[in-house]
Amino acid sequence: MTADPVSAVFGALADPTRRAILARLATGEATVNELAAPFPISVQAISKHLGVLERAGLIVRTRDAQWRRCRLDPTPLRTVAEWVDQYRRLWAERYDALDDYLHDLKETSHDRDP
Amino acid sequence: MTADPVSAVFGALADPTRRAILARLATGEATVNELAAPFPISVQAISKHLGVLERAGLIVRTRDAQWRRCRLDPTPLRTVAEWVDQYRRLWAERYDALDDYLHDLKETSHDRDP
DNA sequence: TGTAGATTCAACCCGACGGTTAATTAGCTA
DNA sequence: TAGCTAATTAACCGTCGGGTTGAATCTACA
Repeated sequence: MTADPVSAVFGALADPTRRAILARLATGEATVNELAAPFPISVQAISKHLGVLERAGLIVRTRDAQWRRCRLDPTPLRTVAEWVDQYRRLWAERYDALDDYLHDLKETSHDRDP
Repeated sequence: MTADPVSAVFGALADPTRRAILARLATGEATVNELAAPFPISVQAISKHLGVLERAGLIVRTRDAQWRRCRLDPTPLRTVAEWVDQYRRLWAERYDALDDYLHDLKETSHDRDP
């Protein structure tokens, strides 16, 4: 619960129910009951999931009469994208290595250095 | 344990120690002891973290004499990047809105954009 | 052969997580 | 005011996660 923000976001995304909630909210605001409807679990469980998403900064909840409207805040996802981008070069290299390998198959000479 | 692959990857990334291990492995292969050295926790705990990372597909472990060399496999990070990209439009819109706002503030000024 | 080192396995502790049901708060409306 | 609905809070349960210590396994090497 006292986790750093990055861990909080990754932790919040590590659950299929919460990711489904985010996908739903990507189409627009919704109340708790609306969000809970598609799931076979209680509305209280959904409320807990929303608490996790809110603490991670992924949603904001505003009071509207007796309803709580939930809205997606994609800002932390931008942070996640930036974090993952640190490694983009690596899987790009992996692609390059595959290219090289396929290229080597066609050529005949190659030198290896340690 | 029986979590879907996406949840397994996000869950593996939801820990600062494991992210630090990945950052270290981004610079090249390492043994378990080498990976454990910077951390104030036991090597057994690191071994558990490596198990989580391996189950998530983020690292591969190869046996080399009595050592276990760990190598980063960035493939699942590509999956994460693709997942996050689904939401890129949303924070881009948010950026656009901010841009509009800042633009309105300055109205006329010099622009030096990247 | 025996011993030292690298790593994992096993058992345990404690707190967090995902879920439940029951009770409570908050706000609309008759 | 009472009563209905939306949502959260509280208490509880079983499991998992991160950590520990101690023992087991595997390998190199004197």
